[in-house]
Amino acid sequence: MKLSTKGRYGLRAILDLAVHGNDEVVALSQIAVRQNISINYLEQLISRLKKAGIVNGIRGAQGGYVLAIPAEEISVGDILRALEGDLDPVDCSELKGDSTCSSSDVCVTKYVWKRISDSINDAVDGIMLSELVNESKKVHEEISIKNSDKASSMC
Amino acid sequence: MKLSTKGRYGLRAILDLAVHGNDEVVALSQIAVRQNISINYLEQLISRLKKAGIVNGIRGAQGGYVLAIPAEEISVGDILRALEGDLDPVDCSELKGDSTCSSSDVCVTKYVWKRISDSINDAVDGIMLSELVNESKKVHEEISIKNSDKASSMC
DNA sequence: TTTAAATCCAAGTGAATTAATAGGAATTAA
DNA sequence: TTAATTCCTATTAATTCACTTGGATTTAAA
Repeated sequence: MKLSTKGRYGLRAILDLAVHGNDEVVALSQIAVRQNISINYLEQLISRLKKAGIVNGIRGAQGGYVLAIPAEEISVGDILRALEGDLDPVDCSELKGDSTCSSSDVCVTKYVWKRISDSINDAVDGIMLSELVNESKKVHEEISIKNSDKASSMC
Repeated sequence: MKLSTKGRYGLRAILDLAVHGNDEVVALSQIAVRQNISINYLEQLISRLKKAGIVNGIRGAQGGYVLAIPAEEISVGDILRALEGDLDPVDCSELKGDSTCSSSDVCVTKYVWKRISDSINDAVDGIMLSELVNESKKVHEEISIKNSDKASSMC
């Protein structure tokens, strides 16, 4: 019941992209260095985000990636589902409305899986990328204030 | 982001035990047949539930297992955590209150993991085994009514 | 026009984890 | 004494994960 590195690294990567890309393209190599993730592996992660329409790739020299839509309109749920596939705790066709499961009528545990699935998806859909960007900027401001305090106390 | 067979089979197994054990011990062999799970594998699952104090084992011939506490006092969360380990989406010391993580101050994604973790644990802690037992009995009643209808229409 | 920087893509690989299987020791009711 | 059962540990087959490798393609800039 753990997210893989796809989800963990991928969320860090797109947050990095959103924080550092102010209408400018960001090359994967920069994200790779800042986030300490292999550039080759990052390619695979960003490729999923691209297929999901979350980022756009710009090819060629000086190329890179940009958000395809504003950070206010991208939920963490969109990002994690693009990276990980569905966030359901089990593969159960009932959860997706298929109702082709042969033991559907005697299956009681499906109610449990449904409750877990809904709670996860509601949680991640309620957090927008822009919130994380704001939080991240706040955190970095605090650190630079702390550092300037330290510097001034040294004078 | 999937539960393993430990959680899925294990929940079915203890639900079977709760439904069929009315103050009587239930042998693993019976659960294994009804739930179509290898008895050897079931042993490993039930052993985790035993260590967590959820079931008691009674050794020897005519032995088996019983719930260690009433089904009303056992949450699905207790069961799944006993079987799977913690239900957190990532291994993050902050989530467990350790606060020894070196990148804690610049880590923004931890808020996401915390929200997911809380929502999962709240969901499973809000379902008691007794509810599943009731649901299961209801389902089986409905099936037997359906069958008696069928039988009477054949007369 | 060449070159270097970048995305894009598919296949391969080693390590780790999962899902069992196997075999036997210990216990106990009949 | 026997058969049924829990209890415990080790092994194994299959799968998944987390990358790595090796290119092909595109494009800005020299």
